Amino acid sequence: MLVTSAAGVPGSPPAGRAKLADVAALAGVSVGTASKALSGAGRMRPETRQRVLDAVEALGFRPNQHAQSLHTGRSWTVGLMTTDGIGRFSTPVLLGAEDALGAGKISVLLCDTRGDAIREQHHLRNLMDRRVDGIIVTGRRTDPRPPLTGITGLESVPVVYALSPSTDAADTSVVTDDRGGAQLAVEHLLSTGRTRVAHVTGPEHHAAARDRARHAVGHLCAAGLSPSTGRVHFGEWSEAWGRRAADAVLRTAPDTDAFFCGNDQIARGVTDALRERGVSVPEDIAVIGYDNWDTMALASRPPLTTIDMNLAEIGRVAALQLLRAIDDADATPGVHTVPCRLVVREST
Amino acid sequence: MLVTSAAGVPGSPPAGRAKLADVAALAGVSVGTASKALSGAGRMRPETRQRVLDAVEALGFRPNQHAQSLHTGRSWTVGLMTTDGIGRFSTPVLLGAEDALGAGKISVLLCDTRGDAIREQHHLRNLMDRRVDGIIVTGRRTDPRPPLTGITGLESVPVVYALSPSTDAADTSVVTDDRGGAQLAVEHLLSTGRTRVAHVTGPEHHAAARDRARHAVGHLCAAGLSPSTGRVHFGEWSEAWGRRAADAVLRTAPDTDAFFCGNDQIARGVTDALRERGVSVPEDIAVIGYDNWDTMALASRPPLTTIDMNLAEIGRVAALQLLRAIDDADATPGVHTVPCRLVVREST
DNA sequence: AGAATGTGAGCAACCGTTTTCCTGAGCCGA
DNA sequence: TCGGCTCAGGAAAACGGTTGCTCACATTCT
Repeated sequence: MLVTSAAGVPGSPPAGRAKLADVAALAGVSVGTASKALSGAGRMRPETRQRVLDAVEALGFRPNQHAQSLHTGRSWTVGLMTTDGIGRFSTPVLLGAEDALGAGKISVLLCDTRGDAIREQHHLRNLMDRRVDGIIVTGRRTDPRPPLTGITGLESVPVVYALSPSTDAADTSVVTDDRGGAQLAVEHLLSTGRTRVAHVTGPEHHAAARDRARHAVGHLCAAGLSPSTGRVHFGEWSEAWGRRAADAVLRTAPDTDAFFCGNDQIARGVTDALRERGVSVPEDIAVIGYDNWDTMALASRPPLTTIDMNLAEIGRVAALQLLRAIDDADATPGVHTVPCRLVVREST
Repeated sequence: MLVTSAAGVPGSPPAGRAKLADVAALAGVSVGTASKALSGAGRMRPETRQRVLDAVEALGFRPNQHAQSLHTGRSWTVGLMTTDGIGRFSTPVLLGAEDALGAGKISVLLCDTRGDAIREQHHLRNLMDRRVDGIIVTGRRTDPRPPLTGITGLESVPVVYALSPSTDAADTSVVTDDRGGAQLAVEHLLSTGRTRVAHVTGPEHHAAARDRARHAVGHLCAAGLSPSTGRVHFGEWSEAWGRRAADAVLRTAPDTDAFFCGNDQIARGVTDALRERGVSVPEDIAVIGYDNWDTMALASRPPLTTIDMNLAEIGRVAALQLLRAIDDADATPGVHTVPCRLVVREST
């Protein structure tokens, strides 16, 4: 007897995926009862529940999420918008978020805007159409960004900004602690006896460079010191800049005994320049980087002491904040800061 | 008059998001007609259609995807499983895929297994529950991997393997052309007059290292040559190995005039070692890398000529294959190869 | 013994769209 | 003027679950 539909003939296996009706039929109960048996809601004889559970097992039944979402209005999905590619910075954030969300039954919809406003609107509309439960926005820079906007209905979906905070203080943002990071770096250098510290970092129009520089100088001042060259060296986030800057610093302040660099690339450039000048690291001059970008920090000679921003933790905290906003609707708006971590290697 | 529901009182704005019923009511047609007006199906007076369209506009209506998916069985979603973190290799693949898919109305569900089989099963089940239209699996290595399995119903969902092919030849896989890449590198070196080529690469248990080495040697042979040291130098994918290997090679075969390296890290290590020995690149010895990992290739002194695997293209082709498999069900199983690209910089 | 209470399970409405019929009106030719 | 067309638009049945309500029956209390 060939039966292609799941219709009423008892004993005929339902074609395709089993639906709740099939389970109910096999267990000899109604669809509603089967549903209750699965959800745990409603009271029923344990034996009945077990029959349903057995039927589920036998048929390999899995509920259709679209049906559930349609009814409950929840999609168990969050959008993850990366505004600037998926690079070295957003990847750990993204993984941290995915980790925290995936632990529940929430999945992540990936949207990459490539920094394009049109694309952002497109993705945003898409996410709203899919009725996502929330959105995480992450960029690769720590500079604040304007909040999501332009799509009707957005106000009803919680949004958390990770790494790049929203310019609107009423939004929820999770950012790295540049102040603490600078403090860790400076205090580490001071604790190893250095007093003539130079600071070489990226372009001044990057908030990360400005903030770290400001706090580095602040912490030096607090210890009664100042940058060995009397100023901060802004430039690029590159090795080449690190090499050039190292030469410039040593020309200006030959007694410099430590470099605090704005990222690991600069730090690597500095160590290379020092080595080529015959200066030994860390005996003569200590070098500390920032980012703990392993391929840079470990390949450097010697391997770099550096500051780790705990990017995955930022992603995780952002996800947790989002979950709170979704579930309890009592999220704590404002800026949340994730502390950095000092990773000591051989360059200090 | 307070009305909280969208119920029948004409003139009362529907609460929350507009549904098709609201549109229909505003346009003075039935729900079914409104649906037809939007989908373009069915015949109707242009003026009626326009009334519906106006109502859609006025209400900012957007269809509920869950309802659509429930009915049509399509979720307009594909799963993207990365098996080993989201690293340097899977990221471009992922972006390429997202790009190709997002152009349509398909969104990407991100799943990271961290190389854990349990997690893979978990995500797989999740994707099936969400009734994804297809799955792309990508790893960070080019070694073949076992096909997805273990979840009932999987056979009805098209799967494409990107970067890491499936061990099952009946599956659809999109991989890089290691043979062509090796050929590009060797021919480039030969075309610039080099004849004593050394090959330094990663661990022999990596397919990428083995394949590139085999084909490199093959192409040298085809030109009547052989590796300058008489063998391939397997090691690690690191700069430190590149430096050590460079020394070893020059000790064995001082007349070596070119290095073909298995990746850019090794190539960078080689150039560093050469520079420190006072050997000038490319005048005395040419160096070519592999991967076109910009932070390595560009930071190297001199910047590296290298082979670009066109990873984004691999992702794009995988997505396209998946779309074909989804739509036409006439995908072409087997292994698809994406050609590499020679990027000439100053090290050759 | 009859009523009050409790409990297990089914019925049916509902979530928001799509799609398949089906009706009724208008138009044509005979 | 009437039968058969075409065509616009409506009614309703899916899609696959969830859930409030109802009902029948069993138990216990007065």
